[in-house]
Amino acid sequence: MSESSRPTSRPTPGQSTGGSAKRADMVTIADVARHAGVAVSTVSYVLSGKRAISASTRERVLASVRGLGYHPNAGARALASKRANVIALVLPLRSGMHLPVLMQFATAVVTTARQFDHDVLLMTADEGPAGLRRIAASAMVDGIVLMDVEMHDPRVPLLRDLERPSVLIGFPADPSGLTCVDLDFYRAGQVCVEHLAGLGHRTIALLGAPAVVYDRDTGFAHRTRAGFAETAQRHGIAAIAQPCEENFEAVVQEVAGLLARAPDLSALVVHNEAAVGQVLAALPTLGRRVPEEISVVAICPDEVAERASPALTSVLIPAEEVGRQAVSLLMRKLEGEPVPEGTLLPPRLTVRASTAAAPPPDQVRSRRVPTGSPAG
Amino acid sequence: MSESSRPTSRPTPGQSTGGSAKRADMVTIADVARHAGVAVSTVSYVLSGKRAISASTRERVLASVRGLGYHPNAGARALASKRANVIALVLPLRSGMHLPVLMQFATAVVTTARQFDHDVLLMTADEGPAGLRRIAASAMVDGIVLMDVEMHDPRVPLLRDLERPSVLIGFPADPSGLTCVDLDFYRAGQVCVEHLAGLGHRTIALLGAPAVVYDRDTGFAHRTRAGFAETAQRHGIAAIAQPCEENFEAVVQEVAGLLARAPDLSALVVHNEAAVGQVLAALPTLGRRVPEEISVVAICPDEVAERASPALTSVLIPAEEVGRQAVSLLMRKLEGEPVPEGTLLPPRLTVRASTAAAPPPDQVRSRRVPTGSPAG
DNA sequence: CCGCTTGCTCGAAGCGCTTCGACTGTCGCC
DNA sequence: GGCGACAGTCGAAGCGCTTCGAGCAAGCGG
Repeated sequence: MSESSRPTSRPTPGQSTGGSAKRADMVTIADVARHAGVAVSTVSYVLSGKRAISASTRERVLASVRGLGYHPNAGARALASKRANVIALVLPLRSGMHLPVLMQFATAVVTTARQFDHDVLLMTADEGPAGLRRIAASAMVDGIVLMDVEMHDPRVPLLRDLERPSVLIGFPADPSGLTCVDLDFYRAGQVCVEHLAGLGHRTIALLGAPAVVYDRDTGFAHRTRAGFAETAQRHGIAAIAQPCEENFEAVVQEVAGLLARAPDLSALVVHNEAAVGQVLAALPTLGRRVPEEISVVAICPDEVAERASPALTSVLIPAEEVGRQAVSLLMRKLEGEPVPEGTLLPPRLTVRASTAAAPPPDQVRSRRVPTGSPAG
Repeated sequence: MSESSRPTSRPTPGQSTGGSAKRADMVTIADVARHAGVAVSTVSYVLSGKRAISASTRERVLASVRGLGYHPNAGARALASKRANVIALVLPLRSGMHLPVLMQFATAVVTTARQFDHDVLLMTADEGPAGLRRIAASAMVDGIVLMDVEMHDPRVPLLRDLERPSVLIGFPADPSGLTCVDLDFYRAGQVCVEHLAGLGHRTIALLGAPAVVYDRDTGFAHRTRAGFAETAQRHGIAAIAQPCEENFEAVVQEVAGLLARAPDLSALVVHNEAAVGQVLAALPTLGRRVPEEISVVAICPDEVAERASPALTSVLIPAEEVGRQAVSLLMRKLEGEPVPEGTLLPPRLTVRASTAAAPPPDQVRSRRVPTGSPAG
């Protein structure tokens, strides 16, 4: 019984228990109208701006709104206007996407949505198609932003003929009839290779996501790999692509394996945010200094790249920009405006300390290769 | 004009543009009632279970519900029942909290809320008290879960007399009249020290959050430090507490500084998830093998501890459990049930590979202290 | 001076749901 | 046989808002 201001836990009959709303301070539009001496509809029009209201009336109404601390009841508004002013954000539960990127993205979505006077309902992917159907059918949200779409995502067909507009982050195999946004991962792979090619590297490798990510047909992983491989080929550069798990032992093993397969290897493209720090830790262990003996380019958020040592040359994952775009597109769809089906954000490569000109071939050849066991 | 199934972008007047809802398939309770041959209220009672309905009627209604794919309109329901079946989750935007923990937590909140048939509205802390007031007053949510509460959080007084129940993650300076949940960080610090004491360590240090986190009076940081310091004192152990920034250079510098100040140092408690990997990378550089020469205990999620090399002895941050608890408590408050004001989750320490018996003192003393330059 | 537009405001009809009170049988019991 | 109790169902009154049509005064051209 130590509560002071409000009885959080007094189940006394006949008086409202602390848990529920106090009816008292629920100001309604009728209260505002009465206070301002106008009709309810006038208040509504002042607030929505959908009809002309004289300046004097508007001021009076707005003063009452402020004075009474009026906030329109969301349910009533949704019911009457058929617009909830809420969008759904569907995030993947499972890993594979790096968490920080996800948070950055979610944050951008919320912030942008608020700028459009919308709120965000958070869903996890594990409710699956049924969850989407539920929130759509219940008119709880006006539109849906969906993250981490797979190539053959079971939710995609549903979205196509759902009664609410949606925007996908990532491209499914068949994006027709949908609105999709993403970083242009193909060009991201390309840009990395071109940067390295310009530095004279002739043998490079891509250290990618865990194998499972490729296996479940995740578009961005495949597209990066394609951009990497095709660009390397066009430049006549030897290129290996290698999935990689996200623990230190695996990283060391994969990197050592790459060095064994390609002794000339002078550059690494790392598209795995969780592994990137471990790659930097592993390389010195394997006798390669960064960037003198081996260059590293990462595809990751700037934050990760800057925090690493040495700071990483990187193509940033513009989570924030993607989030903003996604919401903006959704808002336009809500207004019934036409929007492009696909929006690919151009990658931007930032040069930092982890890339340098390729070492001269002879130096590479003659380098000792220290391992756990002596290499003779 | 490549769209096939639906005209997403045809602003033709007189027909609904693709963005908005197709009125057609919005099944209402009246449709269900008609289809089942009962009154609207009967359908409502079947669905809510608030009045007895004969088995035969119930079956008929439920069949119609399924057949028509009925989902109650959330706005209408909220309006009539004064319950939105939505809770707000307020997450901090800014750093200081480690992102993965945050995501884990958010995920747990959503999942648990769904089990209680509630959805989750995602807010960021940057809307501040005004945002809370808005969602509360608009009846958009029934209750609020607030993360990352600071000792003197400006939102706390507001929450106290808001008309909606709330649960805080973390304890403000004065938690009276509120409901708070958190890991018991004091005991977490304590448990770490006791583990090390049991292994015979006599000189230990706490590597904590960045200084700014302490400065803004973040409860968990202070409480961990207190638990650490007081327990060490009780055991007669020399203990240093040191804030730490989250980049490699700073980590190396802080650790080197600690070793210089306390050459006998044989164990480190790291309460900084972003730095923990860097600490492990830095120690060998500074000539200390883990755990032979120096033990490391971390306070971090199991995932981080397991992925590290060597695997870290750690007290896990039970983000999931905290999220579940928070939602459960909120639901009980929504039912008007009494709930405890404070819930402290006991820490659990998992022993892994990063802690070992303290090295004998003489060995410690005689150890060479290598630096960046080759050590012979 | 009439009738028209124009600008501003009001009243009322819902939106789809919950919930209260009332109604209809059935049953058990004096 | 009449009465209350009770289970099961229905109708209607809102919940707080938006929006439509209408009203009314003022302004204006013919």
